Amino acid sequence: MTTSPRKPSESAVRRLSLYLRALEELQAEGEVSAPSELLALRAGTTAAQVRKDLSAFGSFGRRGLGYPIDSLRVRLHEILGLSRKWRVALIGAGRIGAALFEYPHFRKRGFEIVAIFDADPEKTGTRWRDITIRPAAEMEEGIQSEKVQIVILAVPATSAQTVAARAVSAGVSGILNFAPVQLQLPPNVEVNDVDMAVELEALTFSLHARKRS
Amino acid sequence: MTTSPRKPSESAVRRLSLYLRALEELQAEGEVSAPSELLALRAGTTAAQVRKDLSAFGSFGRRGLGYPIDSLRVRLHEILGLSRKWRVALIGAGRIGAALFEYPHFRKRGFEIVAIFDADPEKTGTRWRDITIRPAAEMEEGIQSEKVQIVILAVPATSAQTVAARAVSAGVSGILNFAPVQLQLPPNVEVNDVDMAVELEALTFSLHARKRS
DNA sequence: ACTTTCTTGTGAAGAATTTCACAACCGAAG
DNA sequence: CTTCGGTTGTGAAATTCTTCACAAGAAAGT
Repeated sequence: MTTSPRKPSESAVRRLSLYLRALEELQAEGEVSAPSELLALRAGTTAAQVRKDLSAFGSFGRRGLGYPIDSLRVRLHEILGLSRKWRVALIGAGRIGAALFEYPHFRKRGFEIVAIFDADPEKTGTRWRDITIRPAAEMEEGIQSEKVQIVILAVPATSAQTVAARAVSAGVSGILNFAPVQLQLPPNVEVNDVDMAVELEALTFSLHARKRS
Repeated sequence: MTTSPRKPSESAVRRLSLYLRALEELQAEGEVSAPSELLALRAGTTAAQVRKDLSAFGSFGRRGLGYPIDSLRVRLHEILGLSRKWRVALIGAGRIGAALFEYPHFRKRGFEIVAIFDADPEKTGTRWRDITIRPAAEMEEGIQSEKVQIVILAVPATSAQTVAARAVSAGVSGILNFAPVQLQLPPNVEVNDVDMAVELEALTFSLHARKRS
């Protein structure tokens, strides 16, 4: 009721995530409240932007004092959908998969990896922590029985489209895609692409362009 | 001379990278030319956007025919700064570092990892392919002697700022940062952040928000 | 109570980006 | 040599995003 109905932009949402991280840091440092300027510094943006972003969800700050860290943290947690548990499956137990499986921030945020699948028979049957890697053929069944909502797709580009479509048909509604392909999926599936080649090339573009100016 | 001087936006550059990938795919499939609509499909954007993006760098397409794949591919390669070799150092030989070291797309694009550093004495001295992992203390010296231009930063969040500052002082001009911290560095250093937590949270935000609409 | 200092929330201005829409152009076919 | 289906390049319009700037609120000191 107090929450405004306007849908924030993709980039605004990413900034919210950065604010949340900044608040966690500040809280760990013993701070109790923080002005927009400090949040901006920690999140790599401007104070005005912070205020605009946050005001889209309500009035959290107190004039003269800044934002109360703990309650804003809780609120952002809620807004980002982190107050519920998410059941995640990892598809692809290669190096990227391994790195993501161990990534400490995922666990900290309540993402629970409940299943791992891989097409390689050499890998299936082995265990990572307490999860056994299952063959790709069991994917649909596993996704359903484990009630998986989100899939981390860390398979080669060549199989990504097929595997993603299968995961969706099994009921997955969100995909974090590390394969360098544009997935063609029904619009009711949320896909977020992470493409390291693109990131590196954005860097080389800037470095390369410098010489001309 | 024919190239326009207007600096494209960050997101436009990322799209260029996606177009390049699409062109490589299409060429591998035996295509010779492609209309903007097809590139749009493969890059996850719209035809008008493709044309606007490309026209910012010159007139590559031919009306009625589409874009000639090979020559546009070469041109984008050049524009993105990929026609020269980049000397890259990997800092942090953990799981993320290992995944990135093996990431096939980096090699394919001419990124040469010429040095690896890690603070853990257990790891230093071991070899990945033909590169010996060197101790963090040798970082400055190694960056200079190997003429490293770009650093892939895959260290824990707690040490990222210090390590990044040291790399910069040794002469690095671009950083691909995987640590979940906002690096505070001089503005002449290009930094590109890759934050998997942010990506996942952007996903949960969307999934969570659905129920309300 | 009053003044000072600090900082939010926000309308309005400004900037940037995306979409629209269509003239100009291309090759082919008749 | 004219017409036709297809497609680019691009101003202009529309939309979205960011920055500005300032009234309003909050505490603390006098």
